[in-house]
Amino acid sequence: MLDPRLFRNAIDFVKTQLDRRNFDFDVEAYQILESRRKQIQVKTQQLQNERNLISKKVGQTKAKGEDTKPLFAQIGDLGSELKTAESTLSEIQMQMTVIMEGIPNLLDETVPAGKSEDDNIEISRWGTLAKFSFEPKDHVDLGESLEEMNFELGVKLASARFVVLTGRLARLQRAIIQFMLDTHTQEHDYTETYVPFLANVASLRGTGQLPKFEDDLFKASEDPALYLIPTAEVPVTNIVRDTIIDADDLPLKFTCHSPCFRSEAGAYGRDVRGMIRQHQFEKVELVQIVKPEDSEQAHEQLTADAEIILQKLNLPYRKVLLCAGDTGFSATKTYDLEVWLPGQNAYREISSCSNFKDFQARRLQARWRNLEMKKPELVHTINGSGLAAGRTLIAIMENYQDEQGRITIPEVLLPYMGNIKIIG
RNA sequence: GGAGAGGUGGCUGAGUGGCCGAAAGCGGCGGUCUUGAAAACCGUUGAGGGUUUAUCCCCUCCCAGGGUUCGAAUCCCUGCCUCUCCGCCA
Repeated sequence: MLDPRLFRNAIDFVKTQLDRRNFDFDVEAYQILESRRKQIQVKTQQLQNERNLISKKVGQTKAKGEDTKPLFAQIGDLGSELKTAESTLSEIQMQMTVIMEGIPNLLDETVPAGKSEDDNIEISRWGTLAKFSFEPKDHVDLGESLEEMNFELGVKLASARFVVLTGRLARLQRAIIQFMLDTHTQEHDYTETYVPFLANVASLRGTGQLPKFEDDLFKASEDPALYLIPTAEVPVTNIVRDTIIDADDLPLKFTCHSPCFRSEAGAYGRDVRGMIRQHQFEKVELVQIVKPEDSEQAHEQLTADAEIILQKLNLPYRKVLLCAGDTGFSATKTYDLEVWLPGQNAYREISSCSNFKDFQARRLQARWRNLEMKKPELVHTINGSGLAAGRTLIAIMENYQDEQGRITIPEVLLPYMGNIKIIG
């Protein structure tokens, strides 16, 4: 959610900024509603004040044993007048909340213009693309000939966009997760967390998935409403919802492995082959809660923390800065890390690292005590994948394959793979 | 699942219709004392919002949502959660 004061003091600025996202914001409708809000709120509070004063007087008069009749005459239909004013006000406030919750975050100045991923800007490349003396296979062919990756079974057990891994590939995915968690906790100073994989409405509202993106979620229960988490970002970031954090405790750095569940509504026909786009996938997430002044630096650092994983695995990748049209609803700025997939002859997203500034924090009421200020201030939140484990598995399979369809295990994963050096 | 108890500020905990945004203690912050620290003592210390250049002033909040009342932390209803005991169970 954006700062309502920005709408009152700098509406033109907000409008231009939202235009960059192609978000059609109706300034006039907003201002009409806002002026009604102001009028009704002032009136309501006046009436409340009046009631409070009279009630107080009643108490005092009674205590003295004097006659309260004249006071009751004064009250008249204050009660019913107040009741209508209060309900009108809360209705307007609800309308405003609906509008405010539907407005995306403002973009950072450095975010380039553009409509789609074609307009994203490549920042850097790392690694050298492997040269194959044969036609490299994609992970589906590799996995099926190893008989350890089975999409038909996924359909049998659940539906399309699910997979069953067995044996060494299942272990490899687990090794990847362990390796990532160990690296982030031991070398990057993140705290490992284990969280619920179902989230309630308040949590999903806090990080911005609700109310606008309910279609992307799997609903697991109706009463109480619970959803399968689309990313560990939701439970982990909500740890600080409705809290005031001491300055000394910042930054908070969490890492968390979880399965992620996405309905992929609106992605029909996209990436239908293989493990690229599944309803369920494993991910190791990085989340930082920081002081506002530190968030840009922390965003760069968090992205670098994710890059280290790719570098240690010796997987070629590039870092891109998402353009205006491709940047997510809650983010001010996002870097994607895209890993090279020889089987697809393309770079594909394996991590997405975003700075949300105070957008999530305002929804979450996540604040910190700035001793120089009278009031608690909103924190900034940053998160990113470090990395998507399923896609890392794919990348290793495709980059480390040989002509016989065998897969060499990357050096850093050997401690997690027992004696297995090669799968074939 | 059955029986009982309870949800009050950062924490412990008092408050059963008006003098309560809330006692007291702890903690935090500032000060006195001290070479410094501790102790002791004094002061201070919840959050959100409206109006305003700002101060002032005003409104809301004692788990949540309804209700009774001129007036609710306090009374009534519903829900959620926590604790204790019994049962069941990975």
